[in-house]
Amino acid sequence: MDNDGIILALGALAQTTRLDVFRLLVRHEPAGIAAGEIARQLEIPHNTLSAHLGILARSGLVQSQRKSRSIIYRANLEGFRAMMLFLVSDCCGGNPDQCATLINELISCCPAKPAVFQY
Amino acid sequence: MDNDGIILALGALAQTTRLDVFRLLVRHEPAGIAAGEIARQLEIPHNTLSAHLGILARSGLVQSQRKSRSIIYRANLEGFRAMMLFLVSDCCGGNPDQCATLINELISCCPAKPAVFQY
DNA sequence: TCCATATTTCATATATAGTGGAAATAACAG
DNA sequence: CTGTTATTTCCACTATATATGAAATATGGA
Repeated sequence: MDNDGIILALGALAQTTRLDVFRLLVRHEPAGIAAGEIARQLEIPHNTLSAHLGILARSGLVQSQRKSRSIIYRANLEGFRAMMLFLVSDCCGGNPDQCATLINELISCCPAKPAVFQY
Repeated sequence: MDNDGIILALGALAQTTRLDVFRLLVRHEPAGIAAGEIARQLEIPHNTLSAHLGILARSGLVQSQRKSRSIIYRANLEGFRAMMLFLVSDCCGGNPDQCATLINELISCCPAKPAVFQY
């Protein structure tokens, strides 16, 4: 992910409605949800939601696919991970110790164990 | 970190100048840099930078302390980690496997090893 | 084809963000 | 107190973001 990409991704999530939409999409992985169903659940007008979904899609954090009359939106978790990696590498670049602290905290908070625990 | 906090933090970093400032501050941990020195290095007018530093400070991602005539700015890495934890917990909430994938990628990218490797 | 459903695009209004000149504030030295 | 340096605040301007009614587009069924 390049510099413009990270700005787009951060900006996409830096808005309450869009952050809510993204969280909803993450919870509905991998099935996804139709745009209209998102609008219903979050009580947002269709056209307003459409604009927000466009911003999320352009940022690479969500993907869409038409299915009959509906358009199914899904979180792009690979894009999300790319954003996180970019942010952490910024942090690590100057502060390797801080990076270790962060990863330890993430391991503590995460319900699933990373591969390193499986040895 | 609450919901408003994460929006503030994401919004603070979702702007090229501020992201540059934050990266510069991370690289200068733990000494910090004076506001004027940041302006000089990034070639930003003082008043413009001041506005951006205010936004970063209000978001909790940077801290400042006056030292004689200068004001020294420092990255608040604890705030940064809080933001990252919030984002990852959103991801993990719906997808424990994705969380494990992300942490493994972070471990690979990070120059320093987390505590789990020290056993 | 005609209609209903699902979503987006267009047009427009309002709000918030970004920028930088000029003035104000803070610290300190003479 | 005066002058110098460092930073912020004030103000005005421009640009971008957000929101939504109305119209347009796309799909599929009768």
